[in-house]
Amino acid sequence: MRVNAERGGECPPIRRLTRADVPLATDAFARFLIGLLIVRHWDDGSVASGRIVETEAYTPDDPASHAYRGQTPRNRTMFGRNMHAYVYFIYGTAYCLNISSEEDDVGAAVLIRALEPVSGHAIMRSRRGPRSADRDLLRGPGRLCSALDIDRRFDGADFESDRRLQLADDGRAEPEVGTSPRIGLTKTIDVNHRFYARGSKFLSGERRLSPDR
DNA sequence: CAGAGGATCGGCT
DNA sequence: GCCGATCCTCTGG
Repeated sequence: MRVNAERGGECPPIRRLTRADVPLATDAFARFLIGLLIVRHWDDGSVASGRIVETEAYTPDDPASHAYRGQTPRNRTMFGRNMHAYVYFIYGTAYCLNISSEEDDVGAAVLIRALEPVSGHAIMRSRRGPRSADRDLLRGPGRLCSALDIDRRFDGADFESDRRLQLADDGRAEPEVGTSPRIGLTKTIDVNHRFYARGSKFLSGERRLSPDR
């Protein structure tokens, strides 16, 4: 498979991850995801992808989690099996992509906060605006959903088998991972549930949250 | 049924 | 740095 064929450069093979490859536990999964690829396939055959550089864990006991007060129609995929997309709409303007974690019936997920563009730059720029910098294409949970054309249609998608979306490993060395409090919350800001690739130029949030950026 | 608030973004000062 | 946009979801009466 040639994910970045459009750039004409080196094209290392990538491998789609399955449930057997990933940790069930939310914090461990959030850390594990740093350095892996999110790959978006469109029906017309075009592809875009990005390397995960920033995540946040929403654990079962977390008052800031959508799942904290129990299951509702919106958050039901958080309570399903792990490795399913949980996508919600926020502030009337943005979608956010999560990957569910933990066992069936346990409400938890990891928010994908930022990706480093790897392939499909032209597609993403056409969605984000022709003048948008590479650095900003996938920086922030709302922007990455906008660039990758992800909305509520993806809620419940199984990362193991969905044609449109996959989680993959391209064999790249695991980056150094830093931690910090999470972004944009009014509760539970005292726990380091945010994980990021140290030194990455593609992170969201204030600089003080990623001092090694 | 009304009201409040939200895991954000972009524009402006 | 601050603020408004914009709308979905949940809660309470």
